[in-house]
Amino acid sequence: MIDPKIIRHNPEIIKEALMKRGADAAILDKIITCDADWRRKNLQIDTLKARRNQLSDQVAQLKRDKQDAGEILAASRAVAEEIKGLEGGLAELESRLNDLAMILPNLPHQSVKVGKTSAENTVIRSWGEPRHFTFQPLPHDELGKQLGWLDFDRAAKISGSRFVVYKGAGAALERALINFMLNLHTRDHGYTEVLTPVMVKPESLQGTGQLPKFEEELFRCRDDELYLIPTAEVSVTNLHRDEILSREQLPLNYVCFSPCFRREAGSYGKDVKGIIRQHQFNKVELVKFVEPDKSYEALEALTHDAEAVLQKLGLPYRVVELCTGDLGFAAAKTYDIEVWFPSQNAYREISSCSNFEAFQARRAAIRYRPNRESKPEYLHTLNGSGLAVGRCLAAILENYQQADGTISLPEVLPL
RNA sequence: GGAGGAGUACCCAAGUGGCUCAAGGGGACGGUUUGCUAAACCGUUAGUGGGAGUAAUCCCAGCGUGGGUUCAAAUCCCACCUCCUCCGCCA
Repeated sequence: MIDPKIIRHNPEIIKEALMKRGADAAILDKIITCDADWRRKNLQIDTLKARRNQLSDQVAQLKRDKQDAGEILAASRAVAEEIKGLEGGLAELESRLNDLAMILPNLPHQSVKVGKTSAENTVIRSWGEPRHFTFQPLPHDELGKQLGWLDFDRAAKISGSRFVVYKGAGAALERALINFMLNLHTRDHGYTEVLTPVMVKPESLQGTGQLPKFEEELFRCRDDELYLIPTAEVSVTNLHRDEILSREQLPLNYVCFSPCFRREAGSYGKDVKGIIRQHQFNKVELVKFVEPDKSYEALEALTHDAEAVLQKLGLPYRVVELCTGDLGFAAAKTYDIEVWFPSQNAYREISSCSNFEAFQARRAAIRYRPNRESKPEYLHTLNGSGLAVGRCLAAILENYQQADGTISLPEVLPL
């Protein structure tokens, strides 16, 4: 959510920022008039309530003195009636205001390059040299099938398309990767490991920004008000929903392994082969809660922590800074990490590291107290994959394949 | 799933319709005393959200959450949530 005070007092700043990311700025005008209406009505009601409270006190005083309160009682009753008549309208304005505010995307950070699509993203740096093959490298799904590590047919029988069964060394490799990433981030990078629920309440999804706008991307339980998480970002960020943290507690750095569930609505025909785009996949997620003036520093650190996984695994990658048009709904700035896929002769996303500034913190009411005496303020949240495990396994298969179809695994991975 | 019980501030807790715009403790913080610590004593400690105002300040909301009754609700009514105890079921 965007700071309502800025919307109220400096709407032109927001309008300009929203235009940059190609968002619908017309909502802003609606919000501004709605907010003005709300304030007018709220003041009116508050004044009446103050009057009613006064009259009630007088009634109490008279009754204590055993005097007749009939006249004041009647006046008070009239005021109460009036309040009741106005309150419905106020509630309606309030919910309309909230609905509008919740679908406004975050504002891009000033440093983010203005652009329309991913074509205008900027490559920040590259690491590693794509290997030169003396044979035609196979795609990971071919390799996986040949090795008996990945079984797409049986997964389809059990669950349908976009699911996979890992088997034998394939399953062990997935497990080893999860373990490797968790160990790296906890031992070398100082993150605290958490293991959170994968089913969450709608409030949690609203806190991180998936709801109300992206419901069609989520799997929902039929009989309960619960959703499967599309990323551990949801459960981990919501760890501190409705909390006021002390400054000494910050920064908080969490690493969380979880399966992730995405309906992939609207992505028909994209990445239909292999394990690049699944309805269920494993991910190790990094989440940071930091003081506002340290969040951009933290974004760099977070990105480097994610990159370290690929470096240790010896997988070539590049870091891309997203332009305004390619930014996610909640993000102020994002770096994508893209790993090399020889069979596609292309870099593909394996991590997305974002600073949400106070956008999620405001929606989820996550605050901290800068000093003992000071009022609570919204902190900044960040997260990034560290990394998507399935895509990482796929990259390993492709980059480490041998001419005979076997894989020579990087030595950091004990199976 | 069934039967009971509970939810008040950092913690414990009083409070069954109006001098409660929530007692009293503990803790924490500040002070007095002190060579230092402790003790004792004095003081502060309802946070938070919202609104009006240049401001001092004032007003509204708030006792698990949401509704309702009433001139007036922590207190009465309804629904829900969470936790605890017991029973059943279960990895």
